[in-house]
Amino acid sequence: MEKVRVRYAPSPTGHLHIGNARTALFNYLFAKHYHGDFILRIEDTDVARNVEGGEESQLKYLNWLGIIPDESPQHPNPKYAPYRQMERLDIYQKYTNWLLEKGYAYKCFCTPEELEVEHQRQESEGMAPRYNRKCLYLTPEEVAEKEKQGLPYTIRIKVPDNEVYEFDDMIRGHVSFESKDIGDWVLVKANGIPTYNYAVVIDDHTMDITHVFRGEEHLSNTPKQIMLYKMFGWEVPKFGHMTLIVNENHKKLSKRDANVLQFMSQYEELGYLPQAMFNFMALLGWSPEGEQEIFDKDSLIEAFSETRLSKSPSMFDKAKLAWVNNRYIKELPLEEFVKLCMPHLEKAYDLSSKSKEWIEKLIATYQEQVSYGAEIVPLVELFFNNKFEIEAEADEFLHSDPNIKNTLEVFANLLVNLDDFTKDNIFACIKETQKTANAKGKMLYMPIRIATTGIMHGPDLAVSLELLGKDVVLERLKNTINTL
RNA sequence: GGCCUGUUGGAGAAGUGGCUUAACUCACAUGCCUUUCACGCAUGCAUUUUCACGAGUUCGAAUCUCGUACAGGUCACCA
Repeated sequence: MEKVRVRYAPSPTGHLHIGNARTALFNYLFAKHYHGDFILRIEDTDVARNVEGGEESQLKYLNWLGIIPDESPQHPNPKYAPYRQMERLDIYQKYTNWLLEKGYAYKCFCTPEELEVEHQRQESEGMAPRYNRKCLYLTPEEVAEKEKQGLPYTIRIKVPDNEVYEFDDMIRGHVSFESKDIGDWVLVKANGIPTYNYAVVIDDHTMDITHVFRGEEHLSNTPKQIMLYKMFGWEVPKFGHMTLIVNENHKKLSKRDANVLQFMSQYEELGYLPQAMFNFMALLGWSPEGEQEIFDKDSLIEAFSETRLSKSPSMFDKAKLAWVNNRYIKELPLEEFVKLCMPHLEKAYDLSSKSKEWIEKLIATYQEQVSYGAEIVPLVELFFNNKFEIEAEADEFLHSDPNIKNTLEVFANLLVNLDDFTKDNIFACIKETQKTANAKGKMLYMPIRIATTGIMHGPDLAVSLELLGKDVVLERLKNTINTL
């Protein structure tokens, strides 16, 4: 097999979107599985929608995910450069001239307004909206005259009659379209810039792209592209159209959908791990052969097979993502986990009086249960909340047994004399209280927890008290005892 | 409306004619563990052969064929 070359070709219109990221991911996995190259090309032909920094952002988050292009605008292979379509305009021009000369394409002087009227008319008559070929029948003299007047024009392809475009999709199998269902579409816009469907063919061919994995929404673009390959006499790459990612309502994930976070940047900000995102996205529309679901990048590359790509849409399941991310978080060295959480804690609380050790102990307490970095913030609230309040149900519990007051007094007295306020020593005091006050189990732990934290459930008691600190613990104990 | 595609549980899915009594995972429920919470572990989870529905092919179908329904995609001087 010739060397596999695939590409991910985003338009620099914003941050890396989850759908695009997944497209990039599968192209990457495919390339690496077959020891091929993964190319990043920038499709910036929609000048109006390009945003400043869009390309950098795409690159940044691709990099974050660990999807590193072998070739890109930043790392060009001279044989194929440049990698931005707006820098390839002269290349397209050459082919456009050829198409025009051969009569495969023609100039169209219809204005957008005229087109719109025609479109409406066809639609109201129940016809498929399609260019009416008005300008195809212009005489060379008429064309020359209009050009002399400086009228703007687009260049349209003359779609062949009675052709059938068929291909074997790597995912969907045999697919075919008839040329009669396709209108003469625009190759070059009035501003002289090629359309996506045109530029992509020239680029994929001149860059020796062998395989194209893209979203299902491109399925109906494929015959348009194939007709161009045929006109030029070029070999058609292999196509694979992947399922859409849909939301809970089974609708294509739209960038405006507020229910699902759409961009890699948002996941990074919330403290999701790139390895987990990589793993999770690989499971969206693809399934491994065995029963394993947690894969690092290398084993995913190893396990990947395009034959196991699914045909039916996959739903973006936030709960599963959370689970996958939690799996990775648990494996993290504490140091890394601290790094993940710190920005969120710093933003939410005043950490200036806390030592590094204290913060690390605090964070370590929650590593098992947190599913993404920012989630730690509400969990640790009780260690930052200076207002101490006992919730109603807890207060009720405190008054449920006369021995509770005694238990708390015993415990408080033991703590007063405790110099080294660490969890082990605190635990020893709890044990001592158990004997002295004759309280055990729930009747021992629960009163202490409530009296010191105000709540009935929380992490390990000794650890909680250590984190709270001796002064706070004693003060709260005293105050609570006084209410009993 | 035309064209294209899909349809296995709440979700992702495995399964492509008999070894599947429809794997596995998430979610959910219950139990165990734990002072509690969380973690972990265990069990249950497509109720009337069941794989959208109907018909057909076959000794035999979730798996093949046709039709119906539903869902989605696409028909731009966006990509």
